[in-house]
Amino acid sequence: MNLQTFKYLIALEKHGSFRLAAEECFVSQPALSIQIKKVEDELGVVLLERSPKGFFFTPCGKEVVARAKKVVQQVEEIEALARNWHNPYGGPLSLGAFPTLAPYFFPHIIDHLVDSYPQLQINLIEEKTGILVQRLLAGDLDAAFLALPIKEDDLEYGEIFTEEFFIGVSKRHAWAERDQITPQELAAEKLLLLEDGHCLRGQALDYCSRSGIGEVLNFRASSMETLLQMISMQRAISLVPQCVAEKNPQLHYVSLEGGGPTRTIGLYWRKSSVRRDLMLELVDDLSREYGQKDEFALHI
Amino acid sequence: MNLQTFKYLIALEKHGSFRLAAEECFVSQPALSIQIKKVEDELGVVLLERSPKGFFFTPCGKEVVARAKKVVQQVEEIEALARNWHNPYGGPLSLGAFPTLAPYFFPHIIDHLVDSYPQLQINLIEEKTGILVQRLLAGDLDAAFLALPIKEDDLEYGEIFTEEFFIGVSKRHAWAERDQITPQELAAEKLLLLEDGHCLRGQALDYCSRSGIGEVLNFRASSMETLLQMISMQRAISLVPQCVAEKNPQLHYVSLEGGGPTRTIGLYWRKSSVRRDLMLELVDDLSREYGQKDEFALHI
DNA sequence: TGGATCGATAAATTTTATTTATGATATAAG
DNA sequence: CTTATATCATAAATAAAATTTATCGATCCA
Repeated sequence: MNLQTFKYLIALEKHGSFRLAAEECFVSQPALSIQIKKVEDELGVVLLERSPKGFFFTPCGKEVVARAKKVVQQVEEIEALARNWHNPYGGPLSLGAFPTLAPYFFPHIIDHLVDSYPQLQINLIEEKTGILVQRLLAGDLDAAFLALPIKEDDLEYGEIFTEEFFIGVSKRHAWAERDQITPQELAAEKLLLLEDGHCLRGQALDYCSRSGIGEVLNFRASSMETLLQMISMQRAISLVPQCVAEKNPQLHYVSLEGGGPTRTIGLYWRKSSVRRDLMLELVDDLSREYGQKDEFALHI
Repeated sequence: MNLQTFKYLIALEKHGSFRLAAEECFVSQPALSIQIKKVEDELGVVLLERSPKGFFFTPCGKEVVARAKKVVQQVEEIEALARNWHNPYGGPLSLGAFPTLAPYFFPHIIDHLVDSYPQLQINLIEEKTGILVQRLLAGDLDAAFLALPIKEDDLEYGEIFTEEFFIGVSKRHAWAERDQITPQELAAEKLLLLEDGHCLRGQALDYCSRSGIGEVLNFRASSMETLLQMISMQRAISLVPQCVAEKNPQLHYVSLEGGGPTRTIGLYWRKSSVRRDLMLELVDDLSREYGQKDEFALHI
């Protein structure tokens, strides 16, 4: 069974002539004759009734041609599909980001993305870092915005931006009039952190342990929103990343003298990704747009 | 594009392994690898994302496989279809007969046919001889019961039976008590014949001209039923074939001394017909059942 | 009846697919 | 840490298939 033979059969029905059909298929007449005979042998059925004066299709032949047409059409659809996908700047693109970044960063980049790559169908996925890495490695995601560092040999990444953490407090808090506090002042407080699994928690804990700051032990926020609510109600203070702070002006943010902790966001993708070139370009674009440096750092 | 490659792709998706997929397809692993790569080149699309640790399908690859499955399935349906048709004693069989035979002969043979060839889907067509020959030559009919002779080089036939014509008269007719009349007696009468296009008309005319019998000139019956009605109403007498007579006992039939005219019915088919063998068998069967001779006459 | 056209056939050729053998890389067991 | 054994990719050799060229026999039309 052979798609080319199907095309021969279809052309034969169309023209009612071996010679013309062969012409349409850009082959010699014997090539077509032989292949038709071959498919008849293979199917064990006579598709054409031949006589010295001409030929016509048997009922079985007619049915086979009708079905062959459908098959050829579907194959052509596959080819068309592939042509669409051929454009690396087209087709579906699944992008992930972790929960303390996604709602604050995605809104910025989608405008940029749809402007720059209008043929992309962008799919944004918000998951905790662990899940994102998993899905990335499984080929389920094309790329993900993750906080450095991620140790996966199969992934490579480009840095997009680095942002500072501020101390978020209620506007009625004692520090509401302050621009800056010292690490020593902060060390006297206890911070509310996110629950396990959030990468931000890890980053905050790192800073805390280095600075001797404690965590509120009997409660952990399940989301950034919860955490901000708690701060707002003066039930807590916490470390808040800059992009989150920018979106929540109802709170007051105090910076740490000598610079607070930071997080660096990178775009990660599989080294083997089909989208690799697009990703490199994307890192270039986004780091220029959102990064602090003129030069962007690739880790490939 | 190649159906075999589609099968490779499908097996690859099924097993997630080149080696196992190749095994299922009964080919070597490189054969499969190469063909997959080839189809990727051809489509201009990467279907698998390969890495040293393994591979998975790209979104495009998944879509292609899904469609390839449908295509392969449809091709398998074509193969199954052909297998069904492979049986020469199965599938649709279109049989024709002319109007002065069909209603009187078809009822007899359909029982015989469905018993002997239960897998056939029999289609009976009643048309005047000219149309039947036309449709036969066009491949639109598989075979037709026609009165000899038919002069068509592309057709061959077997004789089924020969029947006599009787003179049909009303039971109130002067001849109603007679079994036999002489041609001389008949020559004094005028016969009602069928309209042009009926082969029976030609046969009757042949006999009439040879026997000096005249035709009713101002009226011709449009069908056998009309003719029988006219006889019944004592408005006419006519030549009636035996099989018609048997079905219409309300009339009286007089035979001609020395034997009346006859018609021989043959089964005709194209020399090139796919059903040729079946037709030969059918002639054998039917001529034994309905013919007068032990030997049946083939004209092939 | 001769010339043109049609499809079938045969042999030669080209193209394509496949196998065998081998290499590079990663994983698992000792 | 090393060896053994997977994995898939690659290369060259081989086998298989489709195609072309050339030709034939038959029909058709003038």
